[in-house]
Amino acid sequence: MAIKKIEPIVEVQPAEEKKTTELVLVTKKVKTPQLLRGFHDVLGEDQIYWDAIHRKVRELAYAYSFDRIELPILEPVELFVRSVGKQTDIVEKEMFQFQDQSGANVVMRPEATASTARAYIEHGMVDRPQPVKMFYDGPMFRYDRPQAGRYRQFHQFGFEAFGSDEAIIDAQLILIAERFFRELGIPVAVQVNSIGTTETRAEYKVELATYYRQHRNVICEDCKRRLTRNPMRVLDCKEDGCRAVSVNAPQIIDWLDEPSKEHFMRVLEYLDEVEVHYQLAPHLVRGLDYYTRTVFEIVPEVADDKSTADSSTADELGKAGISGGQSALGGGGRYDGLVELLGGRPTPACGFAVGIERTVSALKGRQIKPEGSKHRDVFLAQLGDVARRKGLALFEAFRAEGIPVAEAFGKSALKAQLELADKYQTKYTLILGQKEVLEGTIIVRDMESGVQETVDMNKVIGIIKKKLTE
RNA sequence: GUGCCCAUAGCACAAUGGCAGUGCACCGGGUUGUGGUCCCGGCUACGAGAGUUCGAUCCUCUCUGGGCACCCCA
Repeated sequence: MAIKKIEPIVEVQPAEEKKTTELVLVTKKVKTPQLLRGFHDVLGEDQIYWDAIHRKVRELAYAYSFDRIELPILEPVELFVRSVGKQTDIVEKEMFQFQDQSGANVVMRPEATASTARAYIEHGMVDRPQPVKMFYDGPMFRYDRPQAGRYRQFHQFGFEAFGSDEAIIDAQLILIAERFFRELGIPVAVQVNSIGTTETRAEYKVELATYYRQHRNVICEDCKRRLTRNPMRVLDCKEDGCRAVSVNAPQIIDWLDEPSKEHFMRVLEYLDEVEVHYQLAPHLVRGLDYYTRTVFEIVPEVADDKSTADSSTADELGKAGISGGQSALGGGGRYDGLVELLGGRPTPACGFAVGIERTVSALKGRQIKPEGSKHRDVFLAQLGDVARRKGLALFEAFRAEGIPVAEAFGKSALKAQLELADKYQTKYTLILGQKEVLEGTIIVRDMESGVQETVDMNKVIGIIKKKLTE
């Protein structure tokens, strides 16, 4: 932590304590600059979760042949206005937007699909074997009101495939997303829907709004507002009145054009083939303008023991589960019009993104603790200046041999070093003291049995190597 | 952006209109060089500012931050 107080220079004498009270008041407070709203640090103890996620991402990318693409955080405003959509919340009010020194209008990316499409066009990837498959991973920025699982800077990774309109691409992407969570140990449900083309969707919305207006007196206040802005949200409402009305509401499926309908059926068939369980979600509509046809969302599978309604630790558990709004762990879909929208040759594409913070939260909520990196097999303890110097070199020698060794060169008491060795759950602690240095030996302590042996310093690496492979 | 709830040490909690405690963590000690248990000691806090009051951590207001709902999304 930063220094909060500066001690007064003059020490207070006990005898004249009262007289010098004012001196104490002189004490200055330095304000520590704090985290910006909605921003957060990810500390060491959380890295095991992040590492596990990144490992899985790379593993899947390799398995399914997606190449990593590193994209800039700053992009021209136009990119998102044209792709995500001018009317969307993201563009309307959530972008970190400013002018740079040259006066250019730039934004900190709120998502990365548009950037991927931009890169696809800009680097002439049309001339590569299609589909071009890429994945990204990094921070995104949205000026939103923070909540659990919702930050202004958050992290996403995403998989995108350009250049194929085959339904099997959609299915495989859904499969990858689902596998990601399942293999991390998070039970998830896949919700899929097809929203057809922009035109058919618009027609459907009108039809839906008309339907609900006929039942205006039954639906809740919130939903009345939703009617004008986003009628598809009403389908999602939990109020009894609204639910009753929604039962007979028109279904988007019936409004799809033939090719879209056929495409959707095929996606589902492929999913059946690989036994990815999905739920049809007629109300599912993704917020970004560029989506067409297939859309899907990954949500945590709700554990159905209602008894576990403990409000005290509901923090983590609640985040992982029930609440509707922020519960989506990831989502995606097809965006056949995006590349053309950005000025490229018409190119069908499909992809998804996953929220890393939400995934971490789901892991914690499920009490899943990935393998920690804190464990070391060997600890090197040193006593005294000479031993410390020798120890430094010995540590390097071990590292050169590829044997991870923990140390505490910053400490001098042996007791404190052994305590640390214990925290590292080491199998062996090497103790190097004054005496050992003079003799050219070192003590090897078996941490479990407490048995110690003194060995030749020059042979210790070989001895430890042998012990570890036993 | 709207409404509501919250704010005590690194973390988790407690109490109080006038002494702010506990647990974990951290640092040190229990004889000079031996851990996982135990014992002792130490460190660290009332988010910021203004007001009411003889006096405020506690009451009021503003700000900042967190959380929930709406909105929307990851």
